[in-house]
Amino acid sequence: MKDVRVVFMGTPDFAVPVLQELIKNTTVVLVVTQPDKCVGRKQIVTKTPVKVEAEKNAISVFQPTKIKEDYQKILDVHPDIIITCAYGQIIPKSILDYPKYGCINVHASLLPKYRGGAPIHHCLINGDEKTGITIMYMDEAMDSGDIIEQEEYTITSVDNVGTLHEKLSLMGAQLLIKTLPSIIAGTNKRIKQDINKVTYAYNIKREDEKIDFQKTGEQILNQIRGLNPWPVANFLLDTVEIKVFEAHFKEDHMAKPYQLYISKKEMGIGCKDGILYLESIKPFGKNKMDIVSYLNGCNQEELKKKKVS
RNA sequence: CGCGGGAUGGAGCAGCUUGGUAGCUCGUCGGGCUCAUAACCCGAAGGUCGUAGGUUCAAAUCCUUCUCCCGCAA
Repeated sequence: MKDVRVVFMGTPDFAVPVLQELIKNTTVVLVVTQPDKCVGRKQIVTKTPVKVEAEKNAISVFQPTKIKEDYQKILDVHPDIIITCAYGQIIPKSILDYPKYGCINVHASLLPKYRGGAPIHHCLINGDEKTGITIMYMDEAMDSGDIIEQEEYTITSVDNVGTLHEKLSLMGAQLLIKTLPSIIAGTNKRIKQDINKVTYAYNIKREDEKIDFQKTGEQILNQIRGLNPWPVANFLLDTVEIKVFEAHFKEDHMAKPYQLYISKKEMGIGCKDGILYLESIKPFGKNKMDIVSYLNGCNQEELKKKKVS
């Protein structure tokens, strides 16, 4: 496949393994990624992970602000195929129509479930048993093109956003390389998405991070898992935001939602069907710590007076 | 100069307003109690209070500099 001219479009860490595999197996002539942004407290201009990887391999990088209007440079390198993975902008039809082998996307869900930007978070929040990778043709709407190949992944009890992100990222890269020869040969499958089964995984919003202790323990644990290690579920203790990385649950039908249960070594909060015991938290302005450390630094009597919201 | 929080024995914190012997909850080590213990009791080690200056008889504490960590907003 070394004679195939590839344009790769992607932005975050998730897309990096895909780019690496393409570099190994094909000829990547151009990498398209989002513009460098000012990031962090000091507003330092930061390159996207994909750009860093491209520069490491001396591949030219193109960073249009609006690809809808600024795409001639992509056509100029005459790509045979365009591969995208978490690029972050809708790609115009003029590009989609250009390459002879088409435009292929790597998506981190089993489409048509979870079209959109945060499929990994949503499958965990919803407590799904499995997710996976879809290799697909692109069309003009988001994640709506025909499916070429899928691979399932069974979610384990230790998975969170971090582990799943890593595993699916590698799986996506492998599956793409495995599928690519059939796409070039024109022998690949092409399955339309079942419109009745389409669901969407919108990007996580600030309000999605807030824990609702009226929910069941299972729902809350899924939420914590589905937001760990980023952007992390949280609640307010009086006026201080506490982020929750890990917790466990004990069923208890006498428990009252939002009630604090404090002991020397445990801190629990009531929810619909039991008590959620915090294990690993990060209070505002502090570092991440285990719950015993947190309790060591607290005055127990004062802590018991505080309100959860 | 986007807004804000923080740096004190190995961990988490208090003390700073109103300068004057380094404190709390744990952990560690030693001893005791106990059939036994992660429980309880007794004892010990461990900190130039982030850096560099300044004020003062005296600075964790007041003033200034710098560094690093963290959350928000982008």
